[in-house]
Amino acid sequence: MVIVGKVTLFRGTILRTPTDSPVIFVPLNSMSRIIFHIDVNSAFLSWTAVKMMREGAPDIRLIPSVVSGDPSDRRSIITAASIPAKKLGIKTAQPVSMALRTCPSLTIVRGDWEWYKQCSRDFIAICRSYSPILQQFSIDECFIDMSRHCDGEDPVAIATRLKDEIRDKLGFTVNVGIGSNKLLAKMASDFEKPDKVHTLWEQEVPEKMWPLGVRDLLWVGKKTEERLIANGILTIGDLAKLGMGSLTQLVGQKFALQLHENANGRDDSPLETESAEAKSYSAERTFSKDLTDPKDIDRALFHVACIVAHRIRKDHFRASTVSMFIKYKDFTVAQKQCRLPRPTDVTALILNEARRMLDEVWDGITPIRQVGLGVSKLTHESAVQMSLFEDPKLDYYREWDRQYDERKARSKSSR
DNA sequence: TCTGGGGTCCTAGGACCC
DNA sequence: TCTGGGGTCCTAGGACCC
Repeated sequence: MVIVGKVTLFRGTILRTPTDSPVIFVPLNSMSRIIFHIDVNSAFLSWTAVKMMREGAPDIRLIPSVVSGDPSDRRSIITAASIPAKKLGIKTAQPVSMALRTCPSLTIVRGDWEWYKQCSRDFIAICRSYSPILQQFSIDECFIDMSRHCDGEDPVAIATRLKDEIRDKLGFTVNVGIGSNKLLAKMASDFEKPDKVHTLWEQEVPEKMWPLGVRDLLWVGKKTEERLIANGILTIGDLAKLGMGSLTQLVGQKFALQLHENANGRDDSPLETESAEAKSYSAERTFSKDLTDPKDIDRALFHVACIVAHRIRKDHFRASTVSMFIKYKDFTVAQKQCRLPRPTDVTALILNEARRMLDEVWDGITPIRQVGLGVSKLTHESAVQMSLFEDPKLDYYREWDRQYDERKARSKSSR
């Protein structure tokens, strides 16, 4: 992965993440690296299909189908779409209601997070058996460094064996992209799908990557694409040949350097084999219709505060910063954050700050579409600092949290 | 047609200290 | 009396990823 702001042009340096967890620096000679990027095809849809077929259902991958949140909620969006659905123009992140207009007979299935995590573990385990130098990039993607694991064999043959093994043992398909760095491997896995192996070596960049539109380059999103196109930069090749001066004017120095390197197929970032600790936690809720009643908003804020606080307690964190936001029906966001005098994991203390900030940020009239709450500046400090100004109800709050966590644990184990 | 949920990182401006 | 520059912390807002 190429992390903006961590462009690693210092070969041979051991990098440390801001949390100071070690990052393994892999290549001895980065020119000879062989990196695979393995990407599950329509992951949530494929995984759901595998589960349904075990229960005797037909294969939903072969028909127009999608995975979404609650399908009865008109605000649900599509999390994953089958290839036949994509051919009809249905896209990930599209509202379900919109997809249904395109295809009234669309099959909609509900996601199952626990099952997805199981599928992910199984898929990662097979990848790891090909190389222990593995970076999990998301629930359905990983990189492996095959530089020392090819033994003179053609990487394409090995990648083909890997993808076939996953398909035959687990029942779902993957794409494998092969390149001399993570960027190229990731770009390659995005070529024709499903169940394919592609290479993108540095010497293939002009032929295979430069003709693609700028948006196909990793880290070029909608806004950057608009800006580039407005300046006549249409393809990755255009971007590669653009001088740093002009590019800096368009996107700023740091990002310009990143884009320039990447468009030329260069990326020295190492595989990060240890998963970094979380830096923030958040939860948000979108209402099925926009709300104006303060009681409803407060109930939602309470709900997300419980979720976030529970999760940091589970991971033994305390947070020093609380943030909250509200989103209006035109999608504009008002947000507020504040620093706590001491790090905490107590739901009530987090909620109280959020409530105070809600009062500052919301006029009490404008309808609200969504509320969210987050915490950051996390520590594992467990020493409780006593303060003269400690909330006298703290013991009560902690007991409330303890019971909440216990209920959560019980409901999880009984599932 | 009407847009979820959960993350990461960057930038810019203001406050404050030395 | 009037002025500097660097460093750090904080907040708000924006862009990107899956």
